[in-house]
Amino acid sequence: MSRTTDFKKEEIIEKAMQVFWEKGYDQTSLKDLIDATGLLKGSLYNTFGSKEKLFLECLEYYGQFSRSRHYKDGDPVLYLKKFFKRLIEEGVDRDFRKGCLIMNSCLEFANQENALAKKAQTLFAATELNLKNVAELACAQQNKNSEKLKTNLITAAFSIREISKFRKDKKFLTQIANRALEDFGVQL
Amino acid sequence: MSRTTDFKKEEIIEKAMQVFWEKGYDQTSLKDLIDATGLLKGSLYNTFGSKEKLFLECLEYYGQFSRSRHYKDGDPVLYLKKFFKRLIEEGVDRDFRKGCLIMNSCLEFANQENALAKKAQTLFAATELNLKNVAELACAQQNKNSEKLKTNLITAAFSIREISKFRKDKKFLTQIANRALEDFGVQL
DNA sequence: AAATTTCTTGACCAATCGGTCAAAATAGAT
DNA sequence: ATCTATTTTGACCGATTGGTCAAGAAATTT
Repeated sequence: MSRTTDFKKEEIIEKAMQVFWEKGYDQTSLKDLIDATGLLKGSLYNTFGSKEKLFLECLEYYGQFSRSRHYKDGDPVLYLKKFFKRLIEEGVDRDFRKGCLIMNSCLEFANQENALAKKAQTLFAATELNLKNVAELACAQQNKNSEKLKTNLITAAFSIREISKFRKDKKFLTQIANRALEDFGVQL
Repeated sequence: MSRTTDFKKEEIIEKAMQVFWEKGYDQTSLKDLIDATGLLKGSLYNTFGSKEKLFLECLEYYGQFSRSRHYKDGDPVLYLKKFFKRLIEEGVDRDFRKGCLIMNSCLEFANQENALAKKAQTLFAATELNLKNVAELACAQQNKNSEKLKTNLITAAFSIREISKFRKDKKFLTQIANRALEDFGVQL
C-alpha cells in the first residue's frame, strides 16, 4: 500500500550515536549525521523530527547499551574489579577519547534545563544506582557502611572516564580505581 | 604620533574570559564576545588577531588568577581544608556552573592536539603541581607516602568541579572532599 | 594647526548552521 | 499493470558562523 523505508531505524540510531558520542551534541552537525548514516536531510527529519529528538533516541539507545553492562549476578567485588579494569583499558587507549556519552551529556547540558539535560541526568542516576547496588551487596558481605563507598565508586568511575580523555596515564588512572577498590579489600 | 586604544587590553581579556568560562570556546560566538567586551569585530581582530589567539590570552589570564590562589605559606593541611571548602561552596551555588576554565578546556580539546589543548594541559599540570607541593609538605609532617595522596587530591578537586556542574548536592561533594582529606587526618 | 599613524566602524564575505518543502521515485496492495 | 501512500531527493530558506577590509574618526607628535 505504500513505500517502506530503505533502512532500519535502529541502525541509523547506532550510527548517529557514534558521532554524537565522539563529538558531543552541539559539535555534531547535520552534515556529520548525514555522512555517518548515509541518509539525506529529508529522510532524517522525516524519521526523527529534529536533531534534538534524534539525540534523545541516541541517548536512550546508549542507556540500553549501558544497562546491558550493569551488575546482574555473581561476586559483586569481582564485578567491580572487572568494571574498573575495563574503564582503565578504554581510558589508556589513544583512539578512545569519547568517555561516556551519559557523563558527557550531563556536562554539556549542565547549565541548561531542557529535555536533553533531564534525560542525561536520569541515565546518570541509573548508572549510579547500579554501582550503589553492587556496593550494598559487597558491604553486606563485609559488614560495612555503604553510603560513602557508593560515592567513592561513582566518583572514581566519573573521574577515570573524564580524566582519561586527556591523560592517558595508566598508573594515574589505576590509582583512582584502587582508591575506591581498597574499601572492598581488593586492588587492580 | 598616533591614535591610542579606547580600552585597556586586560579589561577586554577579563570580560572575554568570563564568556569563554561560562560557555566554552566553541559555544562562544564572536557576537557573544562583542556583546561582552563592547568592542566591535574589527577592534577585536585588530587587537587579538583571531578568536583562538584571544582565547589563549584568556586562558593565560585565568592561569594567573588560578596561580594567585596556590599555596604560598602557612599550614598546608589548613590550606587544603580551605581549598576544598571553597570548591564546595562554589559547587553548590546554583548560579555557578562554570567549573574551572582549565579543566573545561582540557575536556573540550581532549581529542585535539592544537595549541589550545596543549595550553590547557600545561595549566592543568600547574594546578596539579600546587596540590602536589601541598601534599608533600603535609606528608613530611606526618611521615606518609605522598604519591597516592597527590593523585587523590587532584582527582577530588577535578570531580568536585565537574560533578557540581550538574549536581548541586553538598553532602555528595563533601564526601568527595573528605575522602581526600582523611589522608591528612582532617575532615570538613 | 597640520601631519601622521593608529584605531574604530560597519559593510561585506563565503561557509555553514538547523530546518523546510515540493517534486520525483518507489514499494506494496489491488 | 495500476493505484496509492510513503519515502527519498535536492533545491532552497533565513540566520549565524568566523573573518576581512576600506573608509572615516581621533589622538599624539611636530
